[in-house]
Amino acid sequence: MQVTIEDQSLEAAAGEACGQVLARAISGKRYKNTVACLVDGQARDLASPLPDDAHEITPIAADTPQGLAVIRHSAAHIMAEAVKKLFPAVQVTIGPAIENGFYYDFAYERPFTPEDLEAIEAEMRKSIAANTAFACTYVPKADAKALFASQGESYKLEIMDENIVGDTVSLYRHGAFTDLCRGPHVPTTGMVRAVKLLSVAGAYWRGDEKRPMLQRIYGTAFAAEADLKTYLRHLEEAKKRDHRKLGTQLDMFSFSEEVGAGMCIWHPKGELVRTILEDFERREHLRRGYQLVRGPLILRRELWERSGHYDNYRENMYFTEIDEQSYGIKPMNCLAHMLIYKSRIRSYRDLPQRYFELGVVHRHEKSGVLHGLLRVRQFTQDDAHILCRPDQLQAEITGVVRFVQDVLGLFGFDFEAELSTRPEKSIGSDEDWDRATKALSDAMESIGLPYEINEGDGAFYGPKIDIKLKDALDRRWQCATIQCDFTLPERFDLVYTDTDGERKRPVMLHRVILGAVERFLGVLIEHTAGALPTWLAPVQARILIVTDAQKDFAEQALERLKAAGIRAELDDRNEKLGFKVREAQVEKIPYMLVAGDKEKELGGLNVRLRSGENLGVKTLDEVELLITADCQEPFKRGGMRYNFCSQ
RNA sequence: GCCCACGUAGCUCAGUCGGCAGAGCACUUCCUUGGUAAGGAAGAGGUCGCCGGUUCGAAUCCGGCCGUGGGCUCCA
Repeated sequence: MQVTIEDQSLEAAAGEACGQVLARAISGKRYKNTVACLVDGQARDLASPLPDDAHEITPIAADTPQGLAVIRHSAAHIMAEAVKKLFPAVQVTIGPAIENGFYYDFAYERPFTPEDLEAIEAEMRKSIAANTAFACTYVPKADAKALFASQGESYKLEIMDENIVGDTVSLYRHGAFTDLCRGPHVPTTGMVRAVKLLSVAGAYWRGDEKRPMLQRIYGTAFAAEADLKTYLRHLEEAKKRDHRKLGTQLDMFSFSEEVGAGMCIWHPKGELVRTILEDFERREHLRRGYQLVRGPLILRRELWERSGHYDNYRENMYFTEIDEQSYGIKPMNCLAHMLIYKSRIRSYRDLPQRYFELGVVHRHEKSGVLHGLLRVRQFTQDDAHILCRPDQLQAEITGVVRFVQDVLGLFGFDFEAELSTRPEKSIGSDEDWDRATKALSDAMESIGLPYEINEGDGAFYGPKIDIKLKDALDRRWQCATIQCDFTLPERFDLVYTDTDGERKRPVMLHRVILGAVERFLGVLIEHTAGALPTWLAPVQARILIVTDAQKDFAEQALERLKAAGIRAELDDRNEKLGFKVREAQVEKIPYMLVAGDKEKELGGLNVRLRSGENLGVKTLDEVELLITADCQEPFKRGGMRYNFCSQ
């Protein structure tokens, strides 16, 4: 038979090992770096027999994402082997490759300690040094069950009963360890050239908190030791960018046990940054045809019952009582906005109504999920509710998507967009869902925004688009979201009078752009490593005098910059210039303006950027122009503008 | 909420076997007026997260609580 390997056609026999065939087509060097292969798109072991209907074989190299996944999955098996050897009483469960490594979940009578991890890692190295082969066998499911039953591996039995259809299963054995596994694996354990165990954590069996808690060991593996080193260094770098560390260092915010978990205290610098950002948002929303509104922090319980929040979201809400009336602290801003709409009769001519509120909400998040600014219990949403006619929906969504793209572009963020479609349990007609879902996808396509589809992951009340930003450790955090809602207009009986005099139901969108101001700033701090863009920097410029002799001159220069709306300071302390530069640098101040005798004589300032670059002496006019232009520079898209004034 | 680890000066962190609470930075004062990432000296600063227990004696051992961190289906 003939098979194709990277555009060359060659003779091969059915049943021959795939690897053997591959080895004839590619160089020995490349073959040594091959961990598995694709046969007509299906991943297989190099040792697997070539099927008689095969057409094409593609090698999977160790240093490709697919190859790394194979290496890591194999590393998980090697780890399980080591754990079983050291702790024979453990039961193995599942152990997949994940984005940056792998894990394996074990059921054991006690948690593993850091010392255990060292011992396990040492055992793994022995297994890797032994370079034993991974052997795959297909056996009847009944035989496999008998095997795992004899080993007391009840979780494996459960997997076979509940997850595997078909009568044959594949087993992978290396050394003394056999695991139920789909494969593929590297040919021999020695192919896992760099491995490191990272942490141990509890994890529920199948992620279900009602099921037993297992011990999960996380690790990572690479095709080469150098790649592992690079990755570990990257983790260290990311830790330095952690917004919790930088928030303290830059004196922006803090958390206090006395205040309570998940509630942030904003210090002057951080609050100034928030204010600038929020000021930008208000102006930008007004410019885009939104109206600013505001609702109370607590609203009567009956209203939450009517909206459905009391039934669906009560667990996450706080309640209080006033004059024997029960009140709920708002976890969302929509209710007051509904009432604003209802406060008068609306005509088709009034639509769309776009209500914007920087709304403070409280949500009772589980204590274990709180995480710096990225997950808190009190936060401010840049929230808006749009009520429009069905024929306006498409244009409204497009406007929001463009808004999101403009604002995220302003910060240069990497993000992922996901479209979530109708779940099984949902309300609304098929027609509503189809129209809204299409409006969402059309909007993204018309703007050229790539997105993934999460089938059936929408809210029960409508489809949605979620935008996720990445933090320093490559974790994703939801920021912007656009959600269609078929329930609230219904529950609050919102109507408008159409051209024909009939009362009709408006369509509703919930949407946020930044999401939560707190979370957004957390991600932004990590994204910029604390060096906020000049327009957001709490202190934009600091004048540093060399000696007291320039003090008067520097004070005049400071007044001049402040009058131009620049947030400037003067460092006239009795310290050496190097010391002042270092402090300004640590505080990530964009412009360090040095005033010495030379500058005083010329009537200018020596400009040093936080990048370390020195622009030389500039006149005060030039300095002012430089900084104001720098503030404006990112605002290119969509006619946006920076015009915060601190004077 | 659950599993594990952690909580010592404003910050970063030492503190051995249960025996008087430590360092660097920051802060205050003094000296120093120095040209692009830390000049020198002295001083002040503590309910060792909170509550209880064991002990002659607890930062240290035990229990509870509070808080912080990592994690809790990326499915053989």
